[in-house]
Amino acid sequence: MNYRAPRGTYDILPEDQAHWRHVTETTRRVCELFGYEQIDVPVFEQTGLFERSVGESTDIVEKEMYTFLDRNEERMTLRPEFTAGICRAYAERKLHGRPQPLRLFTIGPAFRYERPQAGRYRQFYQIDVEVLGSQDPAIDLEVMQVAWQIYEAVGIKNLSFQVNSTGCPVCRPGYVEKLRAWYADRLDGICADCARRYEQNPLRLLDCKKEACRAIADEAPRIADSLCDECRTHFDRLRSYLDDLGRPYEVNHRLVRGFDYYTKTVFEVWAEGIGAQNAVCGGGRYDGLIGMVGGPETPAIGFASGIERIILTMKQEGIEPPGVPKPRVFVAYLGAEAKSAAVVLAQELRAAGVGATALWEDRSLKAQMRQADRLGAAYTLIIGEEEVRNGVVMIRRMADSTQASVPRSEAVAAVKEGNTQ
RNA sequence: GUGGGCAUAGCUCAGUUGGUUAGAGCGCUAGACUGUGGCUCUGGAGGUCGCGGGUUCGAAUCCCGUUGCCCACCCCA
Repeated sequence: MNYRAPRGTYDILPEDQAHWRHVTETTRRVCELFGYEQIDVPVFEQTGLFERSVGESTDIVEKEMYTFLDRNEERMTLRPEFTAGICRAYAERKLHGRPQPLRLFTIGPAFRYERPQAGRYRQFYQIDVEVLGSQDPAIDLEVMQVAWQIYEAVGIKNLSFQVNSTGCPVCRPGYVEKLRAWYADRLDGICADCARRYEQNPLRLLDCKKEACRAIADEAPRIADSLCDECRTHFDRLRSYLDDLGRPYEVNHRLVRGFDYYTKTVFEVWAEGIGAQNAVCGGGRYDGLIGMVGGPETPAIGFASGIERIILTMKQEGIEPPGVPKPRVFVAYLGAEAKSAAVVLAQELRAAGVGATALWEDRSLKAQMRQADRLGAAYTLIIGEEEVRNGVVMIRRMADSTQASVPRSEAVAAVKEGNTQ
């Protein structure tokens, strides 16, 4: 084999498409049900956009971006996430001039240079939902509802909703200091990774997976107790809306997120049984980001959800997606003259909106029938020398193996309407 | 970047203490009164045993190296 798909990439083969379609079509339907409009932004952007938005010191920017110089020597990066591009579009296309808040969604690939693992790829697909131009906690709730409803409509059951507030520039620095001070006395009890987090990203201390570290993190001061009045009120309102909605969720004091731009609300959705990468969805509020990338100061919130992980969860739960359409008719022929007639017949079927295919390989009728069967065709139309001579076609209904000879001129209508007897 | 596991037909896997033309099931393909699918039967195609060295009369099997895949850490969807 000379070429192989790059590490961390994969092909979505025909037999995988039913799952993909089910997820993407369900997403569109639910988003539109909530009044969200689709937007598509470039797969690559100027590198600086991601450096500024995601955060210079994050792992993504430091070591996971696909960055290259284009032929004009400009630094470009394949998008590692969607929010930055959407905010850039919002500012650049003056979308703040439209009725606010602006509700948007998009679906597509993103890229991160990481070691592949279950549920993690270098090119991966996300559903992304964003609302720009509102700071009301009811919008936070709405965005979470969109996520919830997508999973529900897909058919997934066993998910857990995790919510927290990560504060804002007013209150978070104070909390981080408090956290560091608290950890300062406990540095010998934490793992090497946590020692590094203590220096570089103290909030991450809270979600270490190691038992010993978790025990310490459980006792650590909670951000909820350090929120400023505005953040506290916001979080309280959101929780009360969530309670009113009656959907189960969990306030997770250790929930922090990897991008620098998050403020106030953060949330994740976890699935069980799909491996270590169990976050099916992650998102939160980013009230400072749009201003940061050159737009007017605009509050916003959104989430991204990994399609591969959604599909893993579907399979885990045994959810069968609706099948993809199959050709309704298979045209079988015998002999050169009949082949010419079959070519025309197949085209007439398609022109009438009836899916039609054929082998076109001059194989035995038996081989053609076998193809028809495997392709799942409802009908096989058979044209041989005899049918050509008599101006008829044989219509065979595959399900019950009944067949009848029908005048050529009536064949298309008969198959279309299902009157073949 | 770190750690562990696995590499034999398209797929799932056998392959005995190193021994002759490397097997099975499924799939593909052809045929079984020459124009009929799903079942059955028979035949056929398809493998440099991941790759490169080494040991040996002889290596899929033993040794070394290397690459790839999978899983986990880190981080994240």
